[in-house]
Amino acid sequence: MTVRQDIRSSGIPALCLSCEARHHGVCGALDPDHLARLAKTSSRHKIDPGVELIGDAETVDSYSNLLSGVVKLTKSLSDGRQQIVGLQFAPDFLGRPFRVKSTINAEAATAVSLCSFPRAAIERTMKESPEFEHRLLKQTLYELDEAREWMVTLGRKTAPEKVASFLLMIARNIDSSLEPGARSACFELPLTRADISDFLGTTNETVSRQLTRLRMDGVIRIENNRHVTVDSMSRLEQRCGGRGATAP
Amino acid sequence: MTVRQDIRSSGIPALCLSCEARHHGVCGALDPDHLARLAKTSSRHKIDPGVELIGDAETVDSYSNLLSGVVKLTKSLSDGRQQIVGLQFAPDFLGRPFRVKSTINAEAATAVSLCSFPRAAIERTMKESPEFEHRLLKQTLYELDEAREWMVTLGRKTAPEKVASFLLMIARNIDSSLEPGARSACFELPLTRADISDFLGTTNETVSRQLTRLRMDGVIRIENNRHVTVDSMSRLEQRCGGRGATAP
DNA sequence: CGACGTATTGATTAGGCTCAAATCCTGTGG
DNA sequence: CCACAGGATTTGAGCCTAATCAATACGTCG
Repeated sequence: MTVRQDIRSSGIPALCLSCEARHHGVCGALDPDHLARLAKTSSRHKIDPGVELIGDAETVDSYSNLLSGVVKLTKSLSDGRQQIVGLQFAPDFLGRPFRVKSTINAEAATAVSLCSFPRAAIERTMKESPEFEHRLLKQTLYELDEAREWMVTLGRKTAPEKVASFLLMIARNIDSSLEPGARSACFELPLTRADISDFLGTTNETVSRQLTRLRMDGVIRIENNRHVTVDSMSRLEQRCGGRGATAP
Repeated sequence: MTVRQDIRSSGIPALCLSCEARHHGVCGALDPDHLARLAKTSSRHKIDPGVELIGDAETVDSYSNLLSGVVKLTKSLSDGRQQIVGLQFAPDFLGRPFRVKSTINAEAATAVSLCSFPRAAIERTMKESPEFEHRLLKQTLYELDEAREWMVTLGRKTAPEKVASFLLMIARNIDSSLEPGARSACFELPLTRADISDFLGTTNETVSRQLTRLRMDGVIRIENNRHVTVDSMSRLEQRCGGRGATAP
């Protein structure tokens, strides 16, 4: 004799059972029926670093859940200047609803795995499940908060502050064992120095110089170019140019 | 004997009948019932330039439709450095759903009129009307696009390009008679030079210098500090550091 | 008319960019 | 296992843009 709980979970597609997107991503909004129908249309992919996922001005015909890895969203000017306008981590939802053509580039920054759906399937799910759209709204609002936070960094912070802010942001997103009050962190940088400079609106040379400065000052350690250890998070935070309320 | 159309429109609150928010704003998503209930809780306000609407870290207890004027959204660092992270024009919806405390300041840049609702009324409407939430999602996605566009300006454009981009953005938002292909435009700047510099991540001196440069070069005319005429939109666009797809 | 806030213009300085060279990692093939 | 090639990173030197500091002009409002 089956308990109700068993009936429910037995309706969940096998692929989705252990998928993080079902717990913290948009799929968590779906009931077993919708989930099953969506899962039928899904396909999983592994993507190498540097591969372009969506090109600027290309038509968007699929959406994806990011299951692992880091995706960078970029915009560029006609003379080649480039700006990273967002980073996405698992289990973010990738793709811009309600727009036929993309206005940004999406590229795998690290090795990436995706769970992709055809455009039509996602649009149908959005229509039928208000809860799904609700989750999308939440993620979008969160991305807007992040973008605005980053505008402060781009517009008003100095080079040392920019690099410190970047490290802090990465630490909080990558080092999953990191609790709010953690005193130290340790992670692999998902971006090259050049990428970081495109994120911060500077040059790779400046990024490099600021990293060595942080190293010399004993705030961080770096091994093999990519592996970063932050011994004292609070000292790193001090170098971010403190967020503050209005005039004290 | 009344036609169905009459019944429907007679159900629309008098205040809302001529309100632009009902046509292009979020209220357009509501049926007469919801609109009527929401309208009962609404109140209209006139706000003077410079008045703070929402303070950073204050609790949010109301949402509003912006009926006229311009609102600037700002973030600041503890030492006073400030960045404008967004501008809102009528008929935008003001307020950050799903978050008790605001993370930004909202301030009237010009004289502003609002139609405000208590927090609870908006949240109830969101729950009951998926279409309403759908509109919010669309506005949020649009704001995210704008924020990312601006990140390119902040991170990668030169001072002359920044000022030109700003003027172009304002022209497109303020000069309502402006069609996509219009050759000239004319408008009142909603921001002071200092505000503009907070938007562009520069200084008021630099903004001033770039404006006089554009004036000298015959791209714009300025009267009384605030009134701007753009004679040739295309020449202004040329100075924005062209948006481009990926490498041609 | 006078006063205050806003804007313009000028002179100087400094932070970060550019160009250039040396060094370090990674992966490959002998 | 080691040498080598290629790219990424670090480090250095000089320059340029835009910030800073300072003074003057403009515009608005009482």
